[in-house]
Amino acid sequence: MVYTRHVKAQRSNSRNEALLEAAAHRFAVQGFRATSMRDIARAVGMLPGSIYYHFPSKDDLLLAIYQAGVEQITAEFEAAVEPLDDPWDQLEAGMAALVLAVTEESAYTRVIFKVMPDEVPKHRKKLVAFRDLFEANIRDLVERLPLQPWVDKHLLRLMILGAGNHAQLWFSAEGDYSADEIGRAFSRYLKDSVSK
Amino acid sequence: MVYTRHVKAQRSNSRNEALLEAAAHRFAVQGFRATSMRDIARAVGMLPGSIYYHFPSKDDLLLAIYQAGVEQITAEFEAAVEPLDDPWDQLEAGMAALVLAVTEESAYTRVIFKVMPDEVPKHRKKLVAFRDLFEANIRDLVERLPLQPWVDKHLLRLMILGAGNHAQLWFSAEGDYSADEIGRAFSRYLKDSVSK
DNA sequence: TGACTAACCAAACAAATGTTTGGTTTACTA
DNA sequence: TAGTAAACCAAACATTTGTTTGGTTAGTCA
Repeated sequence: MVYTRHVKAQRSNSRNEALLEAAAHRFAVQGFRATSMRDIARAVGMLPGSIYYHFPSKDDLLLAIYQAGVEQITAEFEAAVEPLDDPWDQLEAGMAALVLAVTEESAYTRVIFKVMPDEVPKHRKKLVAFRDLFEANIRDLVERLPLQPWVDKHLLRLMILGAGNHAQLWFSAEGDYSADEIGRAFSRYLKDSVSK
Repeated sequence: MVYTRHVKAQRSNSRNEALLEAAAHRFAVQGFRATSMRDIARAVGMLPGSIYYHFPSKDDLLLAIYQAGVEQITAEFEAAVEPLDDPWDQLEAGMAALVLAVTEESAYTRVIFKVMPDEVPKHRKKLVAFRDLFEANIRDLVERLPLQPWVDKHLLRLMILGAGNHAQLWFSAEGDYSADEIGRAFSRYLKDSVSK
C-alpha cells in the first residue's frame, strides 16, 4: 500500500513535471488564455482529456506553475543577494537576478510576470499571495539601501520591478545584452541619484 | 450623394465613438481576449451582430483603438515636453505624461500598454508600427539628454518605458500618489546618476 | 407620399474551448 | 497467473466564441 503510493508518486511526478514544463512554456510565450489544453496535450504527446488525470483543471495547472515559479525565483534571488555585504552590490545582483528570471529559458519564473492574477479569477487571491511572497524580497532589499531622505522606498521598489519586468517584452536571447548586463545597468542608472 | 455620405459619416461617427470607447474600456480593464463582442455590445446597448455594421471584425476594432490611442498619447506627450527647454525638465514632464497615459481614465492610451501586438496576429505588424510611432518620442527625448559616456541610451529608454508601463498594474486612482508625482519621482531617481 | 438607406434586431452558424465519461492498456504485486 | 491500479485513450458534451444572414425600423430626400 505504502509502497504502491510511492511508485505512483514517482510515475505521476515524471509526467507531472513534463506537463508543468510544457504548460509553463506555452503560458510564458502565448499567455494563459491563448493557450488551450489541446496545445499543452499536444506538447507532451497525450490527449486533452488525459491531462485531467494529473490536474483537476487548467486553472490549477497555472496555480502549480506559479508556486514552482515563486520557489525558483526566490531561491535564485537569495542565492545572488545573500552572499553580498554592500547593499548596493545587493541591488545590482538582485536586479540582475530579476531580469534573468523574466527572460531565462526555464519558463516557470517567466509565467509569474507574464500571466496576471486577474486572468484567473478562481485563484486570484492565491496568485497575488505568491507574487507578494517574491516581491517581499525586493522590498527588503530596498529597505536596506541607504537612501536620500526624499526618496520614496515604495516608488523605488515599483520602479525597479517595472524596469525588470518590462525586459521580458524586448529581451532577445541572441540580442546585444545579457540579462546580467541589463540588470546591472539598471541598478547603475539608479544608484548615484538615490544614494545617500 | 456627397451630402448623403457626409450625413452617414456624422451618424456613424457618433455610434462609432461609443463603440470604440466601450471596447477600449473593456480592453484596458480585462484585456483583449477576455473581452467578448457580447460584452462590448451590452456596454453600448446593442446586439453583438450589430457591431459588424460599424467594424468588420474584433481585430479591426482593436486596430482603430490603437490608432486613436497613439494619436492621443503622442499629442499629450508633445504638449507636455515641447514647451520646456531643459532636457531634464523634458524628461520629468515626459515621464509624467507616460504614467498619466497608462493610468488615466480615457482608455484609448491604456489599451496600447495593456494589449500586446502578439495577441492579434492579424494586425501584429501594424500594431507594432503604432507602438514604435510613440516610442520614437521617448527615443528622441533620451537622445537630447546630456548623459555620462557609460550610459547606454537604448537601455535607459527601455528602463524608462518599463517603469512607466508597470504603473498600470498597481496605480490606484484613490491611491497615495498622482500619476504626475510618480512620473516626476521616477525621473528624479535617474537624473543625478546618468547626468553628465 | 414613396423610395431609399443608415442602423439595428433576431436568430442562427461553425469553430474552439474546458471538461467529463467509460473503456483500454500497461506494469507491478500478491 | 490472476488481480489491481496507474495512466492514458476515444469520444463526446455543454458552453462560449466571433461572425453571418435576412429581416425590420426610423429617418431622409426627391
